[in-house]
Amino acid sequence: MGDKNEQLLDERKVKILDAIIRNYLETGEPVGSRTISKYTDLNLSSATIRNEMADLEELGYIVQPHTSAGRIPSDKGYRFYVDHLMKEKDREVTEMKEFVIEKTQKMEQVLKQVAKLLAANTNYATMITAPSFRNKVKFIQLSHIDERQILAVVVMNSNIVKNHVISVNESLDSETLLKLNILLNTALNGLSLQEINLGTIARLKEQAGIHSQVVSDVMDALAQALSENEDLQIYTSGATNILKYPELSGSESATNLLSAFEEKEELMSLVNEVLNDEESETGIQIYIGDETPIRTMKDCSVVTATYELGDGVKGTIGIIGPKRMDYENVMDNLKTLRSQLDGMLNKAEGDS
Amino acid sequence: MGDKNEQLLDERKVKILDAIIRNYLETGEPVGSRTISKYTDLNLSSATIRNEMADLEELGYIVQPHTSAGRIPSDKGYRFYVDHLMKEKDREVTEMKEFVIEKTQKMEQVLKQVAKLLAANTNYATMITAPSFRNKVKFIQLSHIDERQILAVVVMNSNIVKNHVISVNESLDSETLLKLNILLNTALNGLSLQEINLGTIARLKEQAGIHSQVVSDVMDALAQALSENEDLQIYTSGATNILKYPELSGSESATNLLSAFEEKEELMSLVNEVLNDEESETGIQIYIGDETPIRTMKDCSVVTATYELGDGVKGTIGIIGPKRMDYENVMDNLKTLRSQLDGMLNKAEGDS
DNA sequence: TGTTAGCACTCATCAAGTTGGAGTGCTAAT
DNA sequence: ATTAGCACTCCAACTTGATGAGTGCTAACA
Repeated sequence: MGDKNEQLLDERKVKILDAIIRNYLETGEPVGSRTISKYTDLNLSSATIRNEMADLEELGYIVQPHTSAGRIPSDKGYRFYVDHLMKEKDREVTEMKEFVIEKTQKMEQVLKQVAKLLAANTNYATMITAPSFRNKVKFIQLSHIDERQILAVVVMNSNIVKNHVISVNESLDSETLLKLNILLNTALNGLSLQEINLGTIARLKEQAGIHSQVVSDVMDALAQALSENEDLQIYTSGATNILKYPELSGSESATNLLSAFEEKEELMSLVNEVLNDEESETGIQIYIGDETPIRTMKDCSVVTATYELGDGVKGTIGIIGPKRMDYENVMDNLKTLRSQLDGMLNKAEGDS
Repeated sequence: MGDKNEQLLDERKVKILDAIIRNYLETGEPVGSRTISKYTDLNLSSATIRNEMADLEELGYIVQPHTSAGRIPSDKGYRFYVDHLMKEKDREVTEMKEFVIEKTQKMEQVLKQVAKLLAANTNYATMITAPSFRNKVKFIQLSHIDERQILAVVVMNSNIVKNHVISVNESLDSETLLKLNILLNTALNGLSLQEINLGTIARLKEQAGIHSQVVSDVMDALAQALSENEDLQIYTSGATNILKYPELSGSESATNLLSAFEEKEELMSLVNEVLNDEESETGIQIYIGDETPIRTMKDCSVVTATYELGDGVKGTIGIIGPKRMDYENVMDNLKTLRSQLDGMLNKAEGDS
């Protein structure tokens, strides 16, 4: 991929670029030729380094914030680093799993916990979406609450449960309720929410006869369950971590970032983008600077991972931080998390 | 209440104090004698004002940030303002109600919407807690999902619905399930979650015989429903508004405030405090500076209102902003909201 | 030919001065 | 009791100069 560009970098240039980026990741300060001259093992004087750096700058891997400051990596530089230079750390496998499980039961809470833990571990802002299910209806139950109200419970195949209280004008006896229950279950069982179309509904109503009103209320409930899921099931944590990085916290960009986090709508669009992009074998995507789909995040890097529960059901985890984020650590975290989430959520569901 | 102090303020001093505070609320800048001399209708020279201001300062109503800056209100000054000076605005009754209702169905979403709207209306940070119900059990239903799983649905008297999937080892036939349903409903119906004590549980288990395990699972579910309610049912919005006020956004206090908002735990303690304090006839409390129960908010003012649904079920709305917040507007908003929330939520519940 | 040392230059940052305006306190005059 | 006037204080904004880090270039070197 894009080998042409990198062909131009001889080994020494690569080493220097690597050194520059690593150093900048640590300090956040522009790094000068002198520093590199000592930092690396290849014994070169600062002057030589300067020449090389001039080349690297011309090639677009690094930039000068102002004349006679040190160099900092450009987006292209980061990209090169991520694609080629970064070591695959395989550290101690984090034991997030146990910790999360022990404290939580409901899926929603697992997700919150995960976001929180990840934020605490990385010191960046994090987000996580609930798995967006190709939800199939597993079980429907109507029951009386009182004279005028019926409780409709819908269980999805992933044990997500939705319930709605339906107000009815006609009062139904238990027998018709039972009949309706059977009707609904036989008709809808195993169907995904997308598959329940007007045809199905019409047929159902017909079969329900005079109680078609109830059927259509149940449908509304289903529709809502769907939309709600697609809507705002997105949890964030550690947004304030953003303020820890001077390059972000300055200016109004910080405010915008934080509100994006609060509002969550922009994040949603990010998630969608991510799900479309998906191509890397690892399931981890890195967006650097302008590469991110969201305007307000153009000074950040965003690392996302999609996780998958069993049957094609996907969710997204994201980490938003400064461009000089600790990519290795972040990817490491995401990788372990990604592989563990399946287990966590399945356990959680069984218990929710 | 504390009439002694205010006795000392002649009418002119009051007028001046009022002018100072109003001016400061607008500008956020220390206000000087010259400004007041023009701002007010009482025609006095700046020199006279200065004398009066010196008095006011000695009495503790205003302070100087540094020598020869203007004066700003002290906490005591704000307090006086809130207690005596503030006009009761009765503006156009805000039509929040309709707007919220139309867009939302579930109680949770109503609350989120309310927080959001309030934040947008006031430009401060807002929070709202779900009404903490003296929840009575209204209806319990166990149903099969599949071989190994049972769905337990619990409906509370306010139509809050909780559900839990219970994994069982023994497989129960429909008949026993029906029996258990009847058993649970007769035993628990009408009881508040606090009233279900060990005695009730023991009795239940005894009656359930070999299925006591299921009973205790249901109890766990109930307990969790309870704790979850008491736990984190608190919605915030507009946290980033805090950054709009320079006196807050500077320094680390902003960061702390924001994290307090993210974590929500501190907010919870605030809510508890508020529910205890409750004394004012209007149900609205104002905490100025150090008066607030939470340390990190000592540079803010917090205005809270408790709302009440029918039978002693209470929730809290809070607004957090700078000390120089627009108390009139805020109180106005809270007041209308408070009276409307009852209606909103009852409607919402019926639909959730 | 690649590497290095040296030098002039640029720019950010900091401390120390400088100024101007806003505001006060006090006193004397009204 | 009120006001005008004056000396004083302090902040904020600006200038200034020194410092240091860093660069680019050139000429010398191996």
